[in-house]
Amino acid sequence: MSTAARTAANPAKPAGKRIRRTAEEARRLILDAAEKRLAQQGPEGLRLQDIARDIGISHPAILHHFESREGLVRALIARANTQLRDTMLTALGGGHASSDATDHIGHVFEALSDRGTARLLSWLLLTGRATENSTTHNIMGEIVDALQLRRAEYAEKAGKPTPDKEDTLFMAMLTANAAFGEAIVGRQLAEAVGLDQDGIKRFRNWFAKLLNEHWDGGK
Amino acid sequence: MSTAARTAANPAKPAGKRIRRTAEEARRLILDAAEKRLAQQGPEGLRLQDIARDIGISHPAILHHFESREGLVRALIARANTQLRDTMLTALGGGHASSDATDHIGHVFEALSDRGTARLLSWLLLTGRATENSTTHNIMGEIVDALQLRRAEYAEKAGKPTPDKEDTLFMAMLTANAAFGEAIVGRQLAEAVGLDQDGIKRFRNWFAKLLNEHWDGGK
DNA sequence: AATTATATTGACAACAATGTCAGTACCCGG
DNA sequence: CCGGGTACTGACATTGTTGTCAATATAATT
Repeated sequence: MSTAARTAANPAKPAGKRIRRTAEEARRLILDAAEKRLAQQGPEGLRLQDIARDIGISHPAILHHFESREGLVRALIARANTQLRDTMLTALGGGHASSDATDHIGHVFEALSDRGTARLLSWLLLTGRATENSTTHNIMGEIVDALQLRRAEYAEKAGKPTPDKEDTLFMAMLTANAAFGEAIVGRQLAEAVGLDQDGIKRFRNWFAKLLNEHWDGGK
Repeated sequence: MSTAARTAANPAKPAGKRIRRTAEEARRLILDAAEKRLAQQGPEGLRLQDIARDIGISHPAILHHFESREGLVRALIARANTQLRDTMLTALGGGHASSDATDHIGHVFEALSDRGTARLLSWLLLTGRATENSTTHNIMGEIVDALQLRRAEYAEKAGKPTPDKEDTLFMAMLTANAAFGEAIVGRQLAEAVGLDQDGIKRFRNWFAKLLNEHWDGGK
Protein backbone atom coordinates (compact mmCIF):
# COMPACT_ATOMS: atom_id res chain seq x y z
CA MET A 1 0.00 0.00 0.00
CA SER A 2 3.05 2.13 -0.22
CA THR A 3 2.48 3.69 -3.59
CA ALA A 4 -1.04 2.54 -4.18
CA ALA A 5 -2.37 4.08 -7.33
CA ARG A 6 -5.70 5.28 -6.11
CA THR A 7 -5.43 8.96 -6.60
CA ALA A 8 -9.07 9.65 -6.04
CA ALA A 9 -11.32 6.83 -7.06
CA ASN A 10 -12.12 4.64 -4.11
CA PRO A 11 -15.45 4.35 -2.43
CA ALA A 12 -13.68 2.94 0.59
CA LYS A 13 -15.95 4.57 3.11
CA PRO A 14 -19.67 4.39 2.63
CA ALA A 15 -19.47 6.88 5.46
CA GLY A 16 -22.11 7.89 7.88
CA LYS A 17 -23.85 10.95 9.16
CA ARG A 18 -22.46 14.35 8.75
CA ILE A 19 -23.56 17.38 10.65
CA ARG A 20 -24.36 20.25 8.42
CA ARG A 21 -24.69 23.69 9.91
CA THR A 22 -25.59 26.99 8.39
CA ALA A 23 -22.54 28.94 7.35
CA GLU A 24 -23.15 31.50 10.05
CA GLU A 25 -23.49 28.91 12.76
CA ALA A 26 -20.37 27.16 11.65
CA ARG A 27 -18.40 30.38 11.64
CA ARG A 28 -19.58 31.16 15.14
CA LEU A 29 -18.61 27.73 16.39
CA ILE A 30 -15.19 28.00 14.87
CA LEU A 31 -14.58 31.48 16.18
CA ASP A 32 -15.60 30.43 19.66
CA ALA A 33 -13.26 27.50 19.62
CA ALA A 34 -10.41 29.60 18.29
CA GLU A 35 -11.01 32.21 20.93
CA LYS A 36 -10.94 29.66 23.66
CA ARG A 37 -7.73 28.11 22.42
CA LEU A 38 -6.13 31.49 22.14
CA ALA A 39 -7.11 32.45 25.65
CA GLN A 40 -5.86 29.20 27.09
CA GLN A 41 -2.83 28.26 25.08
CA GLY A 42 -1.68 31.57 23.76
CA PRO A 43 -0.87 32.48 20.20
CA GLU A 44 0.91 29.27 19.40
CA GLY A 45 -2.13 27.25 20.27
CA LEU A 46 -3.95 28.57 17.27
CA ARG A 47 -3.65 25.66 14.89
CA LEU A 48 -6.33 24.78 12.45
CA GLN A 49 -6.19 21.10 13.21
CA ASP A 50 -6.58 21.63 16.92
CA ILE A 51 -9.48 23.99 16.56
CA ALA A 52 -11.10 21.58 14.16
CA ARG A 53 -10.64 18.69 16.54
CA ASP A 54 -12.10 20.69 19.40
CA ILE A 55 -15.41 21.00 17.68
CA GLY A 56 -15.30 17.75 15.82
CA ILE A 57 -14.90 18.88 12.27
CA SER A 58 -12.11 18.58 9.75
CA HIS A 59 -9.68 21.39 9.28
CA PRO A 60 -10.50 22.10 5.64
CA ALA A 61 -13.94 23.10 6.85
CA ILE A 62 -12.32 26.03 8.59
CA LEU A 63 -10.46 26.95 5.46
CA HIS A 64 -13.74 26.78 3.61
CA HIS A 65 -15.32 29.36 5.90
CA PHE A 66 -12.38 31.68 6.35
CA GLU A 67 -10.28 31.26 3.23
CA SER A 68 -7.04 31.02 5.12
CA ARG A 69 -5.62 31.05 8.57
CA GLU A 70 -5.06 34.75 8.21
CA GLY A 71 -8.71 35.15 7.37
CA LEU A 72 -9.64 33.38 10.56
CA VAL A 73 -7.37 35.62 12.56
CA ARG A 74 -8.82 38.71 10.99
CA ALA A 75 -12.35 37.55 11.69
CA LEU A 76 -11.34 36.88 15.27
CA ILE A 77 -9.95 40.34 15.64
CA ALA A 78 -12.94 41.98 14.06
CA ARG A 79 -15.33 40.17 16.37
CA ALA A 80 -13.32 40.96 19.46
CA ASN A 81 -13.22 44.58 18.48
CA THR A 82 -16.92 45.04 17.98
CA GLN A 83 -17.71 43.01 21.08
CA LEU A 84 -15.40 45.14 23.14
CA ARG A 85 -16.78 48.32 21.69
CA ASP A 86 -20.36 47.33 22.41
CA THR A 87 -19.62 46.24 25.94
CA MET A 88 -17.76 49.39 26.75
CA LEU A 89 -20.24 51.80 25.30
CA THR A 90 -23.29 50.21 26.86
CA ALA A 91 -21.41 50.06 30.13
CA LEU A 92 -20.69 53.77 29.98
CA GLY A 93 -23.95 54.90 28.49
CA GLY A 94 -26.09 52.56 30.51
CA GLY A 95 -28.96 54.44 32.21
CA HIS A 96 -27.57 55.12 35.63
CA ALA A 97 -26.10 58.58 35.68
CA SER A 98 -24.03 57.68 38.68
CA SER A 99 -20.92 59.74 38.90
CA ASP A 100 -19.26 56.86 40.62
CA ALA A 101 -16.36 55.61 38.60
CA THR A 102 -16.27 52.33 40.49
CA ASP A 103 -18.82 50.69 38.26
CA HIS A 104 -17.20 51.95 35.12
CA ILE A 105 -13.78 50.74 36.09
CA GLY A 106 -15.17 47.39 36.99
CA HIS A 107 -16.91 47.14 33.66
CA VAL A 108 -13.82 48.07 31.74
CA PHE A 109 -11.66 45.57 33.54
CA GLU A 110 -14.18 42.85 33.15
CA ALA A 111 -14.87 43.56 29.52
CA LEU A 112 -11.19 43.13 28.83
CA SER A 113 -10.69 40.11 31.01
CA ASP A 114 -13.75 38.38 29.70
CA ARG A 115 -13.00 35.55 27.30
CA GLY A 116 -9.44 36.72 27.13
CA THR A 117 -10.27 39.69 24.96
CA ALA A 118 -7.30 41.63 26.24
CA ARG A 119 -5.00 38.72 25.59
CA LEU A 120 -6.33 38.39 22.12
CA LEU A 121 -5.89 42.06 21.39
CA SER A 122 -2.48 42.10 22.98
CA TRP A 123 -1.34 39.28 20.86
CA LEU A 124 -2.67 41.13 17.87
CA LEU A 125 -0.64 44.14 18.81
CA LEU A 126 2.45 42.13 19.60
CA THR A 127 2.38 40.54 16.20
CA GLY A 128 1.95 43.93 14.65
CA ARG A 129 -1.30 43.14 12.95
CA ALA A 130 -2.86 46.33 14.16
CA THR A 131 -1.95 48.88 11.59
CA GLU A 132 -4.56 47.85 9.11
CA ASN A 133 -7.30 47.91 11.65
CA SER A 134 -8.56 51.39 12.33
CA THR A 135 -11.44 50.46 14.58
CA THR A 136 -9.41 51.36 17.62
CA HIS A 137 -9.55 54.95 16.59
CA ASN A 138 -13.27 55.07 16.88
CA ILE A 139 -13.54 53.09 20.08
CA MET A 140 -11.14 55.18 22.07
CA GLY A 141 -12.45 58.41 20.61
CA GLU A 142 -16.06 57.59 21.37
CA ILE A 143 -15.27 56.57 24.89
CA VAL A 144 -13.34 59.66 25.73
CA ASP A 145 -16.08 61.81 24.28
CA ALA A 146 -18.73 60.04 26.31
CA LEU A 147 -16.66 60.43 29.44
CA GLN A 148 -15.96 64.07 28.90
CA LEU A 149 -19.65 64.69 28.37
CA ARG A 150 -20.56 63.09 31.66
CA ARG A 151 -17.86 64.86 33.46
CA ALA A 152 -18.90 68.23 32.13
CA GLU A 153 -22.49 67.57 33.16
CA TYR A 154 -21.43 66.55 36.56
CA ALA A 155 -19.15 69.51 37.03
CA GLU A 156 -21.85 71.91 36.00
CA LYS A 157 -24.25 70.51 38.53
CA ALA A 158 -21.69 70.94 41.23
CA GLY A 159 -21.00 74.46 40.09
CA LYS A 160 -17.42 73.69 39.18
CA PRO A 161 -15.58 74.60 36.01
CA THR A 162 -15.52 72.07 33.21
CA PRO A 163 -12.39 69.97 33.61
CA ASP A 164 -9.70 69.88 31.02
CA LYS A 165 -10.38 67.43 28.27
CA GLU A 166 -6.85 66.15 28.26
CA ASP A 167 -7.26 65.26 31.88
CA THR A 168 -10.22 63.10 31.00
CA LEU A 169 -8.27 61.56 28.19
CA PHE A 170 -5.45 60.69 30.54
CA MET A 171 -7.82 59.05 32.95
CA ALA A 172 -9.16 56.92 30.15
CA MET A 173 -5.68 56.04 28.99
CA LEU A 174 -4.55 55.08 32.43
CA THR A 175 -7.56 52.89 32.86
CA ALA A 176 -7.03 51.24 29.52
CA ASN A 177 -3.35 50.66 30.16
CA ALA A 178 -3.97 49.32 33.62
CA ALA A 179 -6.73 47.04 32.45
CA PHE A 180 -4.60 45.65 29.67
CA GLY A 181 -1.68 45.26 31.96
CA GLU A 182 -3.77 43.48 34.49
CA ALA A 183 -5.20 41.16 31.94
CA ILE A 184 -1.70 40.05 31.04
CA VAL A 185 0.48 40.25 34.09
CA GLY A 186 -2.26 40.59 36.68
CA ARG A 187 -2.54 37.02 37.73
CA GLN A 188 1.19 36.57 37.94
CA LEU A 189 1.70 39.75 39.90
CA ALA A 190 -1.06 39.02 42.33
CA GLU A 191 0.29 35.57 42.91
CA ALA A 192 3.78 36.94 43.33
CA VAL A 193 2.76 39.19 46.19
CA GLY A 194 0.31 36.77 47.69
CA LEU A 195 -2.95 38.40 46.73
CA ASP A 196 -5.98 36.18 46.46
CA GLN A 197 -9.09 36.72 44.42
CA ASP A 198 -10.47 39.01 47.05
CA GLY A 199 -7.27 41.00 47.11
CA ILE A 200 -7.59 41.63 43.41
CA LYS A 201 -11.07 42.94 44.01
CA ARG A 202 -9.75 45.24 46.68
CA PHE A 203 -7.14 46.46 44.25
CA ARG A 204 -9.72 47.32 41.66
CA ASN A 205 -11.79 49.16 44.21
CA TRP A 206 -8.74 51.00 45.40
CA PHE A 207 -8.01 52.07 41.86
CA ALA A 208 -11.59 53.12 41.27
CA LYS A 209 -11.47 55.20 44.40
CA LEU A 210 -8.26 56.83 43.30
CA LEU A 211 -9.84 57.80 40.03
CA ASN A 212 -13.00 58.91 41.73
CA GLU A 213 -11.20 61.31 43.97
CA HIS A 214 -9.40 62.71 41.00
CA TRP A 215 -12.65 62.93 39.06
CA ASP A 216 -14.26 65.19 41.60
CA GLY A 217 -11.29 66.96 42.96
CA GLY A 218 -9.60 67.50 39.63
CA LYS A 219 -7.54 70.63 39.89
CA MET B 1 21.99 15.58 -9.88
CA SER B 2 18.60 14.55 -8.76
CA THR B 3 19.51 11.49 -6.77
CA ALA B 4 23.23 11.92 -6.67
CA ALA B 5 24.81 9.32 -4.45
CA ARG B 6 27.06 11.51 -2.38
CA THR B 7 25.81 11.05 1.07
CA ALA B 8 28.71 12.70 2.76
CA ALA B 9 31.89 12.41 0.85
CA ASN B 10 32.40 15.38 -1.36
CA PRO B 11 35.02 18.02 -0.92
CA ALA B 12 32.95 20.34 -3.09
CA LYS B 13 33.80 23.44 -1.15
CA PRO B 14 37.37 24.17 -0.26
CA ALA B 15 35.66 26.81 1.81
CA GLY B 16 37.10 29.96 3.26
CA LYS B 17 37.40 31.82 6.48
CA ARG B 18 35.25 31.15 9.41
CA ILE B 19 34.72 33.44 12.35
CA ARG B 20 35.20 31.72 15.62
CA ARG B 21 33.96 33.40 18.77
CA THR B 22 34.18 32.41 22.37
CA ALA B 23 31.11 30.54 23.52
CA GLU B 24 30.07 33.40 25.74
CA GLU B 25 30.39 35.95 23.01
CA ALA B 26 28.44 33.84 20.60
CA ARG B 27 25.65 33.37 23.10
CA ARG B 28 25.44 37.07 23.69
CA LEU B 29 25.31 37.79 19.98
CA ILE B 30 22.55 35.29 19.46
CA LEU B 31 20.51 36.50 22.40
CA ASP B 32 20.78 40.08 21.20
CA ALA B 33 19.60 39.16 17.75
CA ALA B 34 16.75 37.09 19.12
CA GLU B 35 15.70 39.90 21.39
CA LYS B 36 15.67 42.36 18.55
CA ARG B 37 13.62 40.11 16.34
CA LEU B 38 11.17 39.49 19.12
CA ALA B 39 10.74 43.17 19.81
CA GLN B 40 10.25 44.01 16.17
CA GLN B 41 8.38 41.12 14.67
CA GLY B 42 6.65 39.66 17.67
CA PRO B 43 6.62 36.07 18.78
CA GLU B 44 6.35 34.63 15.31
CA GLY B 45 9.53 36.34 14.25
CA LEU B 46 11.55 34.07 16.45
CA ARG B 47 12.84 31.58 13.93
CA LEU B 48 16.24 30.04 14.20
CA GLN B 49 17.08 30.53 10.56
CA ASP B 50 16.19 34.20 10.65
CA ILE B 51 18.18 34.88 13.77
CA ALA B 52 21.09 33.00 12.30
CA ARG B 53 20.93 34.96 9.08
CA ASP B 54 20.79 38.24 10.99
CA ILE B 55 24.19 37.67 12.48
CA GLY B 56 25.64 35.69 9.62
CA ILE B 57 25.93 32.25 11.12
CA SER B 58 24.24 28.98 10.36
CA HIS B 59 21.27 27.92 12.39
CA PRO B 60 22.83 24.76 13.81
CA ALA B 61 25.28 27.06 15.56
CA ILE B 62 22.39 28.34 17.62
CA LEU B 63 21.34 24.82 18.42
CA HIS B 64 24.90 24.12 19.41
CA HIS B 65 24.86 26.88 22.01
CA PHE B 66 21.34 26.49 23.33
CA GLU B 67 20.48 22.85 22.77
CA SER B 68 17.07 23.60 21.37
CA ARG B 69 14.77 26.41 20.50
CA GLU B 70 13.20 26.09 23.91
CA GLY B 71 16.62 26.48 25.44
CA LEU B 72 17.09 29.72 23.58
CA VAL B 73 13.74 30.98 24.77
CA ARG B 74 14.52 30.11 28.33
CA ALA B 75 17.88 31.86 28.16
CA LEU B 76 16.15 34.87 26.70
CA ILE B 77 13.66 34.95 29.53
CA ALA B 78 16.28 34.52 32.18
CA ARG B 79 18.35 37.37 30.83
CA ALA B 80 15.39 39.69 30.51
CA ASN B 81 14.39 38.91 34.05
CA THR B 82 17.70 39.68 35.64
CA GLN B 83 18.18 42.76 33.51
CA LEU B 84 14.81 44.06 34.53
CA ARG B 85 15.42 43.30 38.14
CA ASP B 86 18.72 45.11 38.18
CA THR B 87 17.40 48.15 36.41
CA MET B 88 14.45 48.44 38.72
CA LEU B 89 16.32 48.01 41.93
CA THR B 90 19.11 50.40 41.09
CA ALA B 91 16.50 52.87 39.93
CA LEU B 92 14.70 52.65 43.25
CA GLY B 93 17.69 52.39 45.48
CA GLY B 94 19.76 54.91 43.62
CA GLY B 95 21.21 57.52 46.00
CA HIS B 96 18.74 60.33 45.73
CA ALA B 97 16.25 60.02 48.53
CA SER B 98 13.81 62.17 46.68
CA SER B 99 10.27 61.47 47.67
CA ASP B 100 9.22 62.46 44.20
CA ALA B 101 7.63 59.55 42.46
CA THR B 102 8.10 61.13 39.06
CA ASP B 103 11.59 59.79 38.59
CA HIS B 104 10.65 56.36 39.76
CA ILE B 105 7.69 56.12 37.48
CA GLY B 106 9.79 57.27 34.60
CA HIS B 107 12.40 54.65 35.35
CA VAL B 108 9.88 51.88 35.60
CA PHE B 109 8.23 52.80 32.33
CA GLU B 110 11.52 53.10 30.57
CA ALA B 111 12.96 49.92 31.97
CA LEU B 112 10.00 48.06 30.59
CA SER B 113 9.91 49.82 27.26
CA ASP B 114 13.61 49.46 26.73
CA ARG B 115 14.58 46.81 24.19
CA GLY B 116 11.02 45.57 24.28
CA THR B 117 11.41 43.93 27.63
CA ALA B 118 7.75 44.28 28.40
CA ARG B 119 6.82 42.80 25.07
CA LEU B 120 9.14 39.92 25.68
CA LEU B 121 7.74 39.25 29.10
CA SER B 122 4.19 39.67 27.89
CA TRP B 123 4.75 37.15 25.23
CA LEU B 124 6.21 34.86 27.80
CA LEU B 125 3.09 35.23 29.89
CA LEU B 126 0.76 34.90 26.94
CA THR B 127 2.33 31.63 25.97
CA GLY B 128 2.03 30.46 29.52
CA ARG B 129 5.72 29.86 30.01
CA ALA B 130 5.67 31.66 33.32
CA THR B 131 4.81 29.01 35.84
CA GLU B 132 8.25 27.50 35.99
CA ASN B 133 9.90 30.81 36.50
CA SER B 134 9.66 32.03 40.06
CA THR B 135 11.91 35.04 39.72
CA THR B 136 8.91 37.30 39.49
CA HIS B 137 8.16 36.53 43.08
CA ASN B 138 11.37 38.01 44.27
CA ILE B 139 11.37 41.03 42.01
CA MET B 140 7.95 42.23 42.96
CA GLY B 141 8.47 41.44 46.59
CA GLU B 142 11.75 43.28 46.80
CA ILE B 143 10.36 46.32 45.08
CA VAL B 144 7.36 46.61 47.31
CA ASP B 145 9.53 46.24 50.37
CA ALA B 146 11.90 48.93 49.19
CA LEU B 147 9.01 51.24 48.47
CA GLN B 148 7.32 50.67 51.77
CA LEU B 149 10.56 51.39 53.54
CA ARG B 150 10.97 54.73 51.81
CA ARG B 151 7.42 55.62 52.43
CA ALA B 152 7.63 54.85 56.10
CA GLU B 153 10.76 56.96 56.40
CA TYR B 154 9.15 59.80 54.60
CA ALA B 155 5.98 59.62 56.65
CA GLU B 156 7.92 59.63 59.87
CA LYS B 157 9.80 62.76 58.88
CA ALA B 158 6.54 64.49 58.12
CA GLY B 159 5.12 63.34 61.40
CA LYS B 160 2.39 61.32 59.74
CA PRO B 161 1.39 57.76 60.55
CA THR B 162 3.00 54.99 58.56
CA PRO B 163 0.79 54.25 55.60
CA ASP B 164 -0.84 50.92 55.09
CA LYS B 165 1.40 48.43 53.39
CA GLU B 166 -1.34 47.21 51.13
CA ASP B 167 -1.75 50.73 49.89
CA THR B 168 1.89 50.76 48.85
CA LEU B 169 1.46 47.40 47.25
CA PHE B 170 -1.47 48.66 45.26
CA MET B 171 0.49 51.64 44.04
CA ALA B 172 3.21 49.33 42.83
CA MET B 173 0.73 47.05 41.14
CA LEU B 174 -0.98 49.90 39.40
CA THR B 175 2.32 51.18 38.15
CA ALA B 176 3.37 47.79 36.93
CA ASN B 177 0.07 47.17 35.21
CA ALA B 178 0.06 50.58 33.61
CA ALA B 179 3.62 50.24 32.45
CA PHE B 180 2.98 46.87 30.92
CA GLY B 181 -0.20 48.07 29.35
CA GLU B 182 1.52 51.07 27.93
CA ALA B 183 4.31 48.99 26.53
CA ILE B 184 1.80 46.97 24.58
CA VAL B 185 -1.12 49.14 23.69
CA GLY B 186 0.45 52.49 24.43
CA ARG B 187 1.56 53.41 20.98
CA GLN B 188 -1.71 52.36 19.45
CA LEU B 189 -3.79 54.19 22.00
CA ALA B 190 -1.79 57.35 21.75
CA GLU B 191 -2.05 57.29 18.02
CA ALA B 192 -5.75 56.61 18.21
CA VAL B 193 -6.42 59.74 20.20
CA GLY B 194 -3.89 61.84 18.41
CA LEU B 195 -1.21 62.11 21.05
CA ASP B 196 2.32 62.75 19.88
CA GLN B 197 5.54 61.88 21.62
CA ASP B 198 5.25 64.92 23.79
CA GLY B 199 1.70 64.00 24.73
CA ILE B 200 2.89 60.65 25.96
CA LYS B 201 5.42 62.41 28.13
CA ARG B 202 2.67 64.59 29.53
CA PHE B 203 0.67 61.50 30.28
CA ARG B 204 3.48 59.93 32.24
CA ASN B 205 3.98 63.10 34.20
CA TRP B 206 0.29 63.32 34.87
CA PHE B 207 0.34 59.79 36.18
CA ALA B 208 3.38 60.45 38.33
CA LYS B 209 1.65 63.45 39.80
CA LEU B 210 -1.45 61.44 40.54
CA LEU B 211 0.62 58.92 42.41
CA ASN B 212 2.60 61.62 44.14
CA GLU B 213 -0.47 63.23 45.55
CA HIS B 214 -1.67 59.93 46.77
CA TRP B 215 1.72 59.14 48.22
CA ASP B 216 1.67 62.19 50.47
CA GLY B 217 -1.99 62.58 51.02
CA GLY B 218 -2.70 58.91 51.57
CA LYS B 219 -5.94 58.61 53.44
C1' DA C 1 -38.57 13.18 -6.49
C1' DA C 2 -35.13 15.40 -8.88
C1' DT C 3 -32.07 19.34 -8.83
C1' DT C 4 -29.22 22.71 -7.07
C1' DA C 5 -26.26 24.77 -3.83
C1' DT C 6 -22.90 24.27 -0.52
C1' DA C 7 -21.09 22.52 3.90
C1' DT C 8 -18.05 18.94 4.80
C1' DT C 9 -14.53 15.43 4.27
C1' DG C 10 -10.18 12.37 3.27
C1' DA C 11 -6.12 12.24 0.85
C1' DC C 12 -2.50 14.56 -0.89
C1' DA C 13 0.79 18.44 -2.02
C1' DA C 14 3.90 21.92 -0.64
C1' DC C 15 6.44 24.10 2.46
C1' DA C 16 8.61 25.60 6.64
C1' DA C 17 10.79 24.80 10.92
C1' DT C 18 13.51 22.27 14.24
C1' DG C 19 16.80 18.97 14.97
C1' DT C 20 20.80 15.49 13.68
C1' DC C 21 25.28 14.29 12.03
C1' DA C 22 29.64 13.84 10.13
C1' DG C 23 33.05 16.55 8.92
C1' DT C 24 35.86 21.12 8.86
C1' DA C 25 38.35 25.15 10.44
C1' DC C 26 40.12 27.79 14.13
C1' DC C 27 42.42 28.56 18.65
C1' DC C 28 45.38 27.13 22.30
C1' DG C 29 48.68 24.53 24.85
C1' DG C 30 52.29 21.28 24.51
C1' DC D 1 54.94 22.18 14.62
C1' DC D 2 51.49 19.08 16.27
C1' DG D 3 47.30 17.53 18.60
C1' DG D 4 43.12 18.16 21.07
C1' DG D 5 39.11 20.54 22.02
C1' DT D 6 35.28 22.84 20.20
C1' DA D 7 32.81 26.54 17.51
C1' DC D 8 30.91 26.12 13.30
C1' DT D 9 28.97 24.41 8.75
C1' DG D 10 26.31 21.93 4.83
C1' DA D 11 23.34 18.45 3.80
C1' DC D 12 19.85 15.70 5.28
C1' DA D 13 15.99 13.76 8.13
C1' DT D 14 11.76 14.55 10.43
C1' DT D 15 7.87 16.46 11.68
C1' DG D 16 4.04 19.45 11.67
C1' DT D 17 0.99 22.86 9.47
C1' DT D 18 -1.32 25.32 5.93
C1' DG D 19 -3.54 24.88 1.75
C1' DT D 20 -5.69 22.25 -2.53
C1' DC D 21 -8.83 19.15 -4.73
C1' DA D 22 -12.15 15.99 -6.09
C1' DA D 23 -15.76 13.62 -4.10
C1' DT D 24 -19.87 13.22 -0.91
C1' DA D 25 -23.63 14.15 2.00
C1' DT D 26 -27.31 17.15 3.36
C1' DA D 27 -30.64 20.82 3.28
C1' DA D 28 -33.55 23.75 0.49
C1' DT D 29 -36.11 24.49 -3.80
C1' DT D 30 -38.66 23.40 -7.68
